[in-house]
Amino acid sequence: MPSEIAKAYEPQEIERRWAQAWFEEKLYHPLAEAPGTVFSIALPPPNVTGSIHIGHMLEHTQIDILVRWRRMQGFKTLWLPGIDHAGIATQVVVERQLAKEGLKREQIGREEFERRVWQWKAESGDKIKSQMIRLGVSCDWMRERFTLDPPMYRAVMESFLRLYREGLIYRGRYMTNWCPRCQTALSDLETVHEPREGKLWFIRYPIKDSSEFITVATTRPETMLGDTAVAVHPQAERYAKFIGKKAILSLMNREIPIISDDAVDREFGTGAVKVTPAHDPADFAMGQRHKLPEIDIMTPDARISAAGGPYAGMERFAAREKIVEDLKAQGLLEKIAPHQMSVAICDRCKTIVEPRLSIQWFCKMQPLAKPAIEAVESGLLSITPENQKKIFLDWLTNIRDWCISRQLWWGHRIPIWHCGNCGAMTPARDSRVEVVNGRAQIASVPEKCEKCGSSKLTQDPDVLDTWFSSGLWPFSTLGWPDNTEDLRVFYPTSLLISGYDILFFWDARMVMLGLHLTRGETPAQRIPFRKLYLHGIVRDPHGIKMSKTRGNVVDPVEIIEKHGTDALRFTLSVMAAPGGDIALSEERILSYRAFANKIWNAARFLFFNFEKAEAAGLKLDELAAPEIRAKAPYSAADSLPHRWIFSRLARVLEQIDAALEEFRFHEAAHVIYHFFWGDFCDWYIEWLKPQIASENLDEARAAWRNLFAVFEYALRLLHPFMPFITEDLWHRLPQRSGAKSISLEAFPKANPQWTDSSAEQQFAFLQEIIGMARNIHAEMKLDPKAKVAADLSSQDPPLLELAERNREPLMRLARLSELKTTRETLSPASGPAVRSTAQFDLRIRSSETRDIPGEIAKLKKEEERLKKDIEQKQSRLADSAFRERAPSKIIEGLEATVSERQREYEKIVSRLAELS
RNA sequence: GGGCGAUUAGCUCAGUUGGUUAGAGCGUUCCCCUCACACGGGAGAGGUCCAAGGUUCAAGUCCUUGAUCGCCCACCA
Repeated sequence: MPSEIAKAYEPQEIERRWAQAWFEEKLYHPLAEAPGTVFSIALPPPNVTGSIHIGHMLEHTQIDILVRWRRMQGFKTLWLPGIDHAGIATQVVVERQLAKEGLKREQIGREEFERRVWQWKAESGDKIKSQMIRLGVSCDWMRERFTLDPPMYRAVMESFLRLYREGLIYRGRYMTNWCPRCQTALSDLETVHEPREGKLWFIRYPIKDSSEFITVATTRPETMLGDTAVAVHPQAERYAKFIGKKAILSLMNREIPIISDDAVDREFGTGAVKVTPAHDPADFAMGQRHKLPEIDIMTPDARISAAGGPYAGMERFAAREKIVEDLKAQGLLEKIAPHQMSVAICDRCKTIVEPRLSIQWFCKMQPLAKPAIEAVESGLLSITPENQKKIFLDWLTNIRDWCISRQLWWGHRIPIWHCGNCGAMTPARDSRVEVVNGRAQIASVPEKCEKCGSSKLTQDPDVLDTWFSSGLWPFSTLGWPDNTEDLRVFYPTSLLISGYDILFFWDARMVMLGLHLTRGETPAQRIPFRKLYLHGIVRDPHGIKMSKTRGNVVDPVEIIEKHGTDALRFTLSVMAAPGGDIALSEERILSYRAFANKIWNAARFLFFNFEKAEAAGLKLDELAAPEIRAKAPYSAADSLPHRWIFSRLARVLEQIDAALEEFRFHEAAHVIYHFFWGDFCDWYIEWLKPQIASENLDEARAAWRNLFAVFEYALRLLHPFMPFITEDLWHRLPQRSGAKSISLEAFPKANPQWTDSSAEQQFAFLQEIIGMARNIHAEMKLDPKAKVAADLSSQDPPLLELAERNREPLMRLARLSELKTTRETLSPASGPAVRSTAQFDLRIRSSETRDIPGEIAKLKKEEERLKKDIEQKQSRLADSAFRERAPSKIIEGLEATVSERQREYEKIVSRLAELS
């Protein structure tokens, strides 16, 4: 028993030690063949880019709470961790490093580049892992995965090949978002729109063989170089005469047709539009309809290509300026208007994205989305918060094909070979993967072209979108496509917790791919997770989004070093209301650090005094025995406080289970906080102080047994939220000796017999008396050290008896030197030293001088309030409609309240009369 | 252009299915270094629940409209 326990809780050393121990002891490695109901969850793999941030901390905390809770409840619990290779994000990071050396990836070649990324991955991955360990996450490190590891690589190959064979993956020349800096195609999701102050240039296109011209408006004049038509609306009268004629693209000395198309908006700009099929999605579609040529005037790095004639080689925005200048010189620039527009930028590097025509790989989404929609609509997959369900369904309903190819070097390479002879495509024979130089690659390389038999085959250079492999995560991590035992046991996973910001990127794709690819017979067996909980975002103290540019980012590791993981975890939990973001402030963290300290000191108090009690001859060896534990609460001479605390505990347990069941972390955390601090520390311990030191060993034993029992229950309750401090203290308990971890103990379950509403009522009454006495003390500014005599009067004999039975704690906690209980009305019934409820009056006998006007003012205010309240309620009760329609329970309750209020009111009136 | 959410104490936020005196943390006021804890104890103050209508016996909670703020989606050049 450690009496040398520190006065203040210092989390750093303790947390570090336990984090390491949990990791090394491999405590959280469930065996597939073990008995028990499964609770499994896949960690949203952090990107190998960078380090753990506060958002991860929130996510990991919430997952860990549920995982520890379920594990303690007896579930066979798996939390599978891992890291994502984060294709484009990681490549950007390594390219930046290269840039510092003055190098470009093309200069060092694909192989060397990949080597560098792997090197970087090793360092960064280790850092992330060690940070996660420090957070105390109870995941199964023995099952850790990385998306580029051989089994994962194989799963990706298998998925691709299957979807390809099924015709769901196709290749073609389409307009896609292109990042000129990353030099790769992007999916729609990877481009974000940013409002910008732009310009609208009004440009005249002379009509051939005429002095007239047609004016179009454009936000991107440089694309003129690729114009192949001018379009007007079929019903636009003012332009009708031009349809079928030629316009002259003076910059390029080209004649282009004037066409009509429904897609033209008559209201916008001039009602006429230039058509650039190679550089605008809408124009591309129009070009297809009218069989217009597609002139690509831009290079992959967004310079004007040879097709741009005199402007070739110029950077896109420089070309824009030059073109505007030239048009102006030619008198073709009609005007420039300011224009609010939204610019598409690359999510990763913030470069302005160009719509670009290129050959890419796509995945057909509608056939995959349909089962996903059904799963959500049928409730097979539940989504919390509820309102995200509609967003999810809307997106799936309007889904478009997904561009899955990336012109990157970091990722899963597309297992397709192109024939140098006939151009046909040949897929890998199967998904087998081999390891070369420590890196996975496809093993079954085709030897000859499927179509012409030529052996001049080259592998497609593209890699897959990162999210393609992430989309397989819940099953690829469990060994899919093999029918492994892990897969059979732990799939489908029970739950996914992710941020709503990746709902489409990731969550939706897992649902679609899981339903389509895994082998279960029913959707219920194929769905990758049965529940989806979307957490909020951690913001700064004023609710503003954290960002590096604003400089309001907080580093969880720093906070942890300063205040402890438990404090931060608890803060994040207690603030995490479903659907809401979190405004995180240091003050708030401090208050829960104080909570940790409170727990620590409660333990300190117990340990210290227990040592003393033992010295006085108390023996409590039997505390460790489970059958003793099951008997709590242990009776004593007057068992009211014990009955009360166990009744409270039962209620709290019920509330916590209900709250966690529905992801109401804040509610669960609140309940625990107030139980521990309010009920346990402020009342229960205080109440029992004399008994634990009692010379009557029977009395002391009962007190100690209950005290330790409740404390141990509290630690187990708290453990999912504050794993470190609870683990540490638990090992110091006299009940425990050799057990490995509190996290492997059972989560407390309420015994139905604990619920005792009469104990709760009685205790509440005593608390009320004590509160009143303290109030009088404070109001009258009595010497805090002085005890005073008091009278308690009531017409209710059981109340007086209750007070008599609890005379000792009542007097001690209310700081009374004497307590007289009486059925007689107190006289005088007024004065600052009297407080009343409908049931009783409490008077402190004091010789202090009285502030009569002050008292009157206070009483008047109270009188006013009660009067208004009573009137309001009476008129309610007088309303026949109310009496007819309201449930009788409400009416009776209201009547009881009114009569109670009236009694209080009468007392106040008579006291006022007495005073004046 | 669609859609979603928010507006409750000085600040940041809770408030389950409408029901009797609307809560928390921090901050704030007063008293106390009482032998677990000043990261503490005790006692207070502080709110016409954004506005206007409506439904209901009953509205912070449901409906409508408006205001302000925020977010997501969308190929109006």
